[in-house]
Amino acid sequence: MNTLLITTKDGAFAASYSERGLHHLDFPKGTSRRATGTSTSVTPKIRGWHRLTETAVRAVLAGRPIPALPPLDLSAGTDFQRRVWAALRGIPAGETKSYGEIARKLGANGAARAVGGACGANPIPLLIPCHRVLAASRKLGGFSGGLNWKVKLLEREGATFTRRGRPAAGLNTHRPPTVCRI
DNA sequence: TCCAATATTATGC
DNA sequence: GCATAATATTGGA
Repeated sequence: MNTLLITTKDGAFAASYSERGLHHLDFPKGTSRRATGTSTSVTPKIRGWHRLTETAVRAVLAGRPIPALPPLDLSAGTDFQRRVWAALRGIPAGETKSYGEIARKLGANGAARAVGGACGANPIPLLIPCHRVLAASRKLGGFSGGLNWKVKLLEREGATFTRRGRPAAGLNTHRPPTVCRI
């Protein structure tokens, strides 16, 4: 398992790779501690995957669609969780769905709460856009990495959602997305 | 096998 | 709005 860092304005994300693909992606920790990866065995294959991951992460942070993904190693998840994650990848940038909608789409009607659990178990946030899943009537649910991330990402994508019972936020009223390419 | 815990949702107050 | 019951899945006792 190799762990490589992706340094952005929002912090350093840690991407871990198995032999089968991207295994998990971590939000920036408090201090940018050195990722203890076996730096000796970073094969060209993994470096290629990391290039794709880096581009994808920067795209999501900028509120843009993901151009390409590396292969994902989702062997850690159950069948149900993998199905949820596959459904999440079908949500385009700027759009949101509710936990209940995801459940119905999978044929598991009423499994909204289970879908929430699967989102919480998502090993690859951002690239598997669990932040685009809201509770019913577009209220914010929760988020593993902290709700601040969820709000920030949704605002950058221009998605509409109700924030803490306040009027809808997210429309590009105050901040037209400063297109930050690499 | 059972029990408790969820990033939920619908209903009643 | 807030409390409460109902629901599916998961992980541990």
